Amino acid sequence: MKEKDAFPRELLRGSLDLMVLSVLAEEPRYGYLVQKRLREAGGGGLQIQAGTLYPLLHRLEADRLIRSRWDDSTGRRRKWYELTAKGRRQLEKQAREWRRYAECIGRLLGPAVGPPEPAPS
Amino acid sequence: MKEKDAFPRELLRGSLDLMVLSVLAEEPRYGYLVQKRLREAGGGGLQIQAGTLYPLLHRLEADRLIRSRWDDSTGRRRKWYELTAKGRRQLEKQAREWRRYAECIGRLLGPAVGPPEPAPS
DNA sequence: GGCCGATAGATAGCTTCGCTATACATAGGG
DNA sequence: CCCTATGTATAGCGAAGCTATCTATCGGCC
Repeated sequence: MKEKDAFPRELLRGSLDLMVLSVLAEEPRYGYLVQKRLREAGGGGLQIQAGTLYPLLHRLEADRLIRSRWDDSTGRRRKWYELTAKGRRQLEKQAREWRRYAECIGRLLGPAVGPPEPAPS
Repeated sequence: MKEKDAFPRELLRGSLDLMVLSVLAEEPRYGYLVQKRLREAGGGGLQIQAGTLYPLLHRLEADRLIRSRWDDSTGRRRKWYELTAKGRRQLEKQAREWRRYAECIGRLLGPAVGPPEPAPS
C-alpha cells in the first residue's frame, strides 16, 4: 500500500540525485544502506523504491559523481559507493541551487498560504 | 539562450503546479500574466515556457482546481483563470507537503554542506 | 526440511510532465 | 513592411521515478 505520508513522486524529481549525493557524502554506503538512510531521514515520506535507486546509482556512476567497489567477502554481494571529487563539487552546486529554489517557492507561498494569519490590525 | 541562473528543469517537477496555484491565489490572472509573475518571483530562475504553462493550466482546469473565462472585450483574447474552492484546498495541502519536503531535504543537506561555514574557533 | 521475510542487486516498460518547435493572431514602433 | 511583444495552443521529445519482475543469500520459525 502507498504510505499515506509519502511525498508525491514528482516532487522527488530533480532533488533525489541531490539527496543520494548528500547521503553518500556522510559516508560510503551500498545501495540498500542508502535506501534505508533515506527512509529514515524522510520521516516516513521517502519510500525510495529499489527500481528507482539502482538505476539512479548507475547513472551517477556513469557521470563519475560516485565510484563503486564490490564487496564479496560475505555471503551477500554488496556494491559500495563513495563520492568522487567531482561528485562533491556537484553536491555543493546542486545544494546551492536547491536552497535558492526553496527560498523562491517559500516567498511565493509565504504570503499566499503563509504564517497562519496575521491578526487583521 | 538558456539563462545561466535558470533552475534545472527537473527541479520544477511537482512544484510548478503549486507555484501556479499560489500565483492564482494572489489574484485571478490570464496565462501570460501568470508567466510574468513567475518570471518576476523567480529572481531570474523561473523561465516558464508557454509550452509548459498552457498545458499545465488546462490540466489544472480539467481537475477543477481552477476555472476559466474568456475575455474578448479587447483586441487580444485573454483567458482569465481563478482558483476554485477545491483549488484552494489543494494549494494548502500541497503547500504543507512542500514545506515538509523542504525541511526533510534541509535536514539532509544541513550537516553535509551546511551553513556557510562556522568560523573555526 | 521447508517456508518466509529481510537483505542485496538488477532490468523492462509505463507514465508524467517540462521542454523545444511550431503555429496562429493582434498591437505598436521603427 | 518588418520586428517585437503580447496572447493562446498543440505535437513530439526526453528524463526519471514508478511498478513488476527476476535472481540470490541468510536467519528464524515450526
